[in-house]
Amino acid sequence: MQKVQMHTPLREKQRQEREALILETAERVFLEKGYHETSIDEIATRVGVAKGTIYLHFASKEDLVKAIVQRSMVAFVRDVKDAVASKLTPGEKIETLLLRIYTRFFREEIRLLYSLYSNPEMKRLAEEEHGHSAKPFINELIELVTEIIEAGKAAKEFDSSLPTPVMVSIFFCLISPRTGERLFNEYGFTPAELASHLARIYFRGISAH
Amino acid sequence: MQKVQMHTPLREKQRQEREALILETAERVFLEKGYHETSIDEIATRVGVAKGTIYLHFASKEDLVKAIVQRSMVAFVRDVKDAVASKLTPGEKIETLLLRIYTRFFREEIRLLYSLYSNPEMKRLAEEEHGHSAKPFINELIELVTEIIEAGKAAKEFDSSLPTPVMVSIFFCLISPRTGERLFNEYGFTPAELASHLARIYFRGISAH
Amino acid sequence: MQKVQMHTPLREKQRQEREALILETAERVFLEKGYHETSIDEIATRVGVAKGTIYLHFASKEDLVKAIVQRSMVAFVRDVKDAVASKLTPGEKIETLLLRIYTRFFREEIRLLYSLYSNPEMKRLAEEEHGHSAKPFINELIELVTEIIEAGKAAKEFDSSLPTPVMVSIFFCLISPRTGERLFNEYGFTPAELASHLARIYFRGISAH
Amino acid sequence: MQKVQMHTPLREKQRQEREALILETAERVFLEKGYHETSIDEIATRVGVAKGTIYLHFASKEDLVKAIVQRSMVAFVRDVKDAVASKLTPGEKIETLLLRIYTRFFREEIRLLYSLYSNPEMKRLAEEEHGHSAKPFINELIELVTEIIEAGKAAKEFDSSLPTPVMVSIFFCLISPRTGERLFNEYGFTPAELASHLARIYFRGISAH
DNA sequence: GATGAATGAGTGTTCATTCAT
DNA sequence: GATGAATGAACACTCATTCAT
Repeated sequence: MQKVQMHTPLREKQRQEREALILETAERVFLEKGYHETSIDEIATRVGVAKGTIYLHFASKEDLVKAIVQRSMVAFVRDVKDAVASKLTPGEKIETLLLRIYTRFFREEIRLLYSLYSNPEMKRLAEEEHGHSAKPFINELIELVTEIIEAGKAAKEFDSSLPTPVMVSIFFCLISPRTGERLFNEYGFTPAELASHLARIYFRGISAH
Repeated sequence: MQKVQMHTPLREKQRQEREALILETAERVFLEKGYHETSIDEIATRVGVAKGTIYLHFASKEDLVKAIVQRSMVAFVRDVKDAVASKLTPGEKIETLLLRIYTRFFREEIRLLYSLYSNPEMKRLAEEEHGHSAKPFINELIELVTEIIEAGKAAKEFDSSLPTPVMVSIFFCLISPRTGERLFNEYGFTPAELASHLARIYFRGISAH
Repeated sequence: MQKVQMHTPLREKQRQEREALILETAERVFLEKGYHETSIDEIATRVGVAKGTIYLHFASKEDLVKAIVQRSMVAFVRDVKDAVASKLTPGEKIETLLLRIYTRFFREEIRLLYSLYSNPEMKRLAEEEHGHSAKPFINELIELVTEIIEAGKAAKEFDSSLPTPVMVSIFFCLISPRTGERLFNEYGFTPAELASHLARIYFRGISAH
Repeated sequence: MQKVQMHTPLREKQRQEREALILETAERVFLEKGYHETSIDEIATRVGVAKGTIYLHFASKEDLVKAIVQRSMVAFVRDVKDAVASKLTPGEKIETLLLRIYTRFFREEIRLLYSLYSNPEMKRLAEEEHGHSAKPFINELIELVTEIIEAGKAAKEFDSSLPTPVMVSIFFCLISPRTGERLFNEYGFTPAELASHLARIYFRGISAH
């Protein structure tokens, strides 16, 4: 009994470590080369396992990319939900979110999300229900940010004459990896600096005064 | 011989018309399905020619997509150059550009540009020299917008305390198709309305007072 | 116009010849090695074309085997229908059928039919509708032979005390390739001799007196 | 050491029971799905052991199927030998055999034998030496039945003008599972009824009367 | 002995590209 | 020039077999 109990968790731990390694590696390769240019063989080689091993963890190439994307989506939505649930003012919520996203950005999760979203084939992943939520990821995200904006308008913090959807869209464009990438790599901005500049430009534009 | 000489300009005209038709069709299909999901066969069928005919005009599938992208890039850069060369104030230049881009947006050129730009394989197309210009498309674009921003700062129209690269980046994020698409399709904004809202938010944020 | 009209039928003829060659070759290889042991590559190599060419004619490996089987089934049913429609006595119909089948047997069509029928996966092919007929092949065949047997019973030619299904089943077992193969190869019987012996044994058993 | 000696016979018994269970299960699965459609994994799961355990008993998938087939072949040959050795008349021997086979038929052993025999790859199993016998299974079987037929001819019970090989072949076709399956399943014949009908048709045809 | 995770050869299928007609 | 049949490299996926635990 002891042996069994000692063995199984060990195996299970190894299994999870390997799965995490596959996810990480695959995420990196997908990001470098794109979905179609990446072969299962390459992922396997980089992980240091045989092709078949990948299929012990994920039923198909699409399933693998789905798992990666879902993981990012869940983390993303969680961050936004946390911000919404916090006791900050709407403006502070936006700023906090920008900071958190620009920090997370370095973990490359959002980059893949955006990268794949541009691929029409992958786009529907974001438009299907995800995880435990019944709503498509993208809708859930929009609703959460809309909530913040509306609260800001109600609190006279944001300009009520501006259409909420436009304000929401601009928020999403601010966090697009494309926006940040150049600024990080070429100009050496830190996430904090960047989040601060973006928030400032965003707010001055939407503030009521 | 005479016949040949008479035919040649006609033939040449037909050739160019066909090439234009291929470019248009391919652009549409690439946009609908993405680069990899699009087969040469489908483009040929939609154009109404045989697969081989495509190869009489473009050496490879990649060459075809390059030609499309270059065409869009040249048109894009031309628009921006026109704006820069105009006698408008920096703020008016930005607003004019936004309007022109959001109008053009319906012609879907920019969408493909962005869509492909997300594909790592395609990204380098935007980072290579393009057309007759020695500069990579993306750099040329950035320089032009930078020029407008700097002029605006010099004219005390824009806030000099904000870093120019950040301001430039936000301008590019404003014209991302992702920003506009939802607003057009779901909320029915017109290009003019949208350009106006975006410009307003952008300016109030970056204006000096 | 002339050129087009001359070309197309030529192409079409070549296409059909090649398709026939693929069918023939595939039939032979499937028969030699069985369905699973046969790779598309081997068929292509034996035909002398590239693997892709096979797929210009048949959408999948299963489609290829279906086409072969259907061809045989249609020919088989036709033979039986011809016999049923003829003006012979029921006994003569059975004998004619045996002869025709044992002649055709050398063309190996029936062998593949039986060989695949033993494969549970393939069996359902024989139990689905085939060609233009709404009935599964196997049912159609059984009905036709049942018709002959019943007619023979009605004409007092066959023993009415024997159950028709048993009589039908034995007819089918008489034409199983397994029955004939050894007799041909090892004992050198001709199809005519064999058909005659089988008919004789079959009749003396089922005749009324 | 003692413990080992006490355990060994027990272990050995368990080993044999498990092996028998694997054989039975594998036989059933092979029959349901065919050789190639059956994976070692499925057999292991159905037996309730791990995949590796199968390989402790059989060196390969082919070895496993060989063992099954050999077991059936040995049992089959034994039945026929018993009949030959009995004191019955040749006619009674045939009838007894038919009955015994049609009873055994329900145990599905023969069905697999026939099913696999249609697979060219498996066919050679029946044509190699089997078990302790130096003769290929199929030859041994043919010789035994030939012996009965010849004895029947010598005893003036069977028609000497018919070629013995043809008579033997028809006997084998009578016991083909294909013959019986439909009659069992769709018409509800019992093994005894069926054996009786078949024997009657067979005899009236070959008897000298 | 028993396990089942890991392996990697093998195969069906697709599709950009070529070239004979 | 235009065609579209032919090609074959490339790749996702399976599964019999092995072996560390």
